[in-house]
Amino acid sequence: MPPKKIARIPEHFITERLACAARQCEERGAQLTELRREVLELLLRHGSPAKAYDLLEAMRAEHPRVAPTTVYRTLDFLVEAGLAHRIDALNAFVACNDATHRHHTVLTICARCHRTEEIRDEKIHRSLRHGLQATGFLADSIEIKGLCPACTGISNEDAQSAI
Amino acid sequence: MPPKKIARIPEHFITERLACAARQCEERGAQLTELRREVLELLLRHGSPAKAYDLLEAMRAEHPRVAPTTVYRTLDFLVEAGLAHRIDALNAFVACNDATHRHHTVLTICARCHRTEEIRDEKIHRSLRHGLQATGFLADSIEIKGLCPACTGISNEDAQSAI
DNA sequence: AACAAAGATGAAACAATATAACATTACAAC
DNA sequence: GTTGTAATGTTATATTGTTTCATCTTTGTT
Repeated sequence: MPPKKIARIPEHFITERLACAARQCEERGAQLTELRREVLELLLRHGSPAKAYDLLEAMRAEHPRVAPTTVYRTLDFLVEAGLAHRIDALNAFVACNDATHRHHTVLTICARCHRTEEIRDEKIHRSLRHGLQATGFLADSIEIKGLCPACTGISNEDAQSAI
Repeated sequence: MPPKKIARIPEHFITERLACAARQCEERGAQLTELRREVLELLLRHGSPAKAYDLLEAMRAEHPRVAPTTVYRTLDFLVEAGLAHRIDALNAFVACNDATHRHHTVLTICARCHRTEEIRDEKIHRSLRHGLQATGFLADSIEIKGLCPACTGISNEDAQSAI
């Protein structure tokens, strides 16, 4: 089993990200409604990739009658607005914590512990862009599956929890 | 709608890939059973990413009582054996047509037409490896979503068919 | 203010994708 | 020929995601 990571998320970080999201939406003429703000907050507090149906459950604490559609619609909005990412490798979603707007998103996803990181190193982005240039392919988002640094050593003992 | 691509797949290519797959399995002590060979053949003939349930239907032409489990298990085997790739972005599978064994797989997936290509250019692989080195992340497979060369021009007219 | 249009949400049904659990068969090793 | 292992069969069920249509809200316009 992946080690349970209880990464304590500081409150000020949440409020700051929410405020930033509000600004971003305003600028783009998008409506960060109460519903959308709540889902984004859940994602931020979750801190790691969250499943749509887990979010649904969480939503129901406040809004007992929420349906899957609502959650998926809201997540679509957040992804569209650049406030969250969908992770195909996990069928899950994470809040985006990169306020700057980049060309494309690059995520690393650990097959063992599911830890997911957004790569922001400009050098890596450049080398990706550069490498792809010859192919004529216009990249939008990139998912890199493998083993995170913490899991590289221990992956053989129990390989059963791979993606 | 994505343009219907009727890429004619030469027969000799299929048989050659199947023979090669048999060799690869033998070398690795894996059993390319009749069932597995058939699924691989379906994948090869399909030529583009195939859904598990489409393969299931196709299987049923010959074996009317095949269940989803069977197909998924067989696909797992093929992926494990390096004979096929799972494409998370599409929930689909493609036959691998790269006999050489690489460190990792790099796929580009067009969000509009779903055309999927395996990048084999060693320069790109190197630059990916190199870029990631600093992060300590050990990459296994990479999915790059975006627009293929053929779709870059026309993506705005009908953006509805994006992934 | 009255209205229309667009955007957002509610609600129910359902479709698509994937796995669990357990039984059975095939085949090699002893 | 018994035993062990890998492969397959079978049924049921879990998970993930979409369609469709109704209703409500906001915004801009006359």
